[in-house]
Amino acid sequence: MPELAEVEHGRRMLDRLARGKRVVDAWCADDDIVIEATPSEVVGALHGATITGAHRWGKQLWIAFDRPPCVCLHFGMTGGIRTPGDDPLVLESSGADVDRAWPPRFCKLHVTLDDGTRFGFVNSRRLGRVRLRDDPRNQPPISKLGFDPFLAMPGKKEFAALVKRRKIPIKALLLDQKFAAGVGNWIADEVLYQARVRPRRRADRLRLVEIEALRAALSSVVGAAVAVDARKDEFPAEWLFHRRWGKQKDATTHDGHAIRHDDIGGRTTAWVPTVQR
DNA sequence: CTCAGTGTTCAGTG
DNA sequence: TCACTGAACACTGA
Repeated sequence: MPELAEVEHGRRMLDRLARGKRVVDAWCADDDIVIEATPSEVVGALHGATITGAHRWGKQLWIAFDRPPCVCLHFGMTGGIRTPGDDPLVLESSGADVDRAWPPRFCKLHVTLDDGTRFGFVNSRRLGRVRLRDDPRNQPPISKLGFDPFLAMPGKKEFAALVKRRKIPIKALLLDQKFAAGVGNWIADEVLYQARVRPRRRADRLRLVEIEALRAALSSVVGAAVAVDARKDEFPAEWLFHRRWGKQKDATTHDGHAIRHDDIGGRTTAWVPTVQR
């Protein structure tokens, strides 16, 4: 469930449990989810290194040590950081039984720290990635990303300029990681709904008030989701988020407006024609 | 059995 | 360069 807020939650967990500690044991799956490096190189980067912090830009998360390289993680469509006995928030299993086995299913990376703390990176559908980078911020893929709406929201003028120069549907622009890093399908739909903007509107044809509404909604949606550590049941009850799934014919918003599902920019878009103009 | 999916990337077309 | 499409990746849950 990895969009910006879920990845930020993973970052905070990692930073809290690992900063200042030394890696005494590391294991990496022999799996091509690890690209541009071998599992033994990943283990080598981890073993014996002291973690100085966990960082994030968009959906990219990386662990920095007292020596290079950093271990960079991307969750793909599924996955996240797990600890033994945790409540798997950022997790694939949605069955009745919470899976507390350790190491967890689909564990791709497992680390033990010098105080006995353990954590794992899980990724069931294997669309995630593990990479090694000496300077993650200034190397691809992170260097190619746009602004992070939680860490570095542009000012009104700059935001408007970024929107005005693109001719694609605003929904597609919100999903473009070179525009706003960390926005995924549900954040994009929620922002458009709250800003009352129709998802197919061309970015360059939006009025200034609409662009400013989008900027405000992007900021507040991301901020609110991060503030509750991406726990969906704590998102405000009036959010479209709670009602967008399943493509139920006759699905409605909290106040009774019909929700429609269209394919825009190759992704399913949930939107509300009577609200979004 | 089929298919959509909270993501990314690349090839190909215009 | 830009815009857009489709495919590929891999696997779960509905």
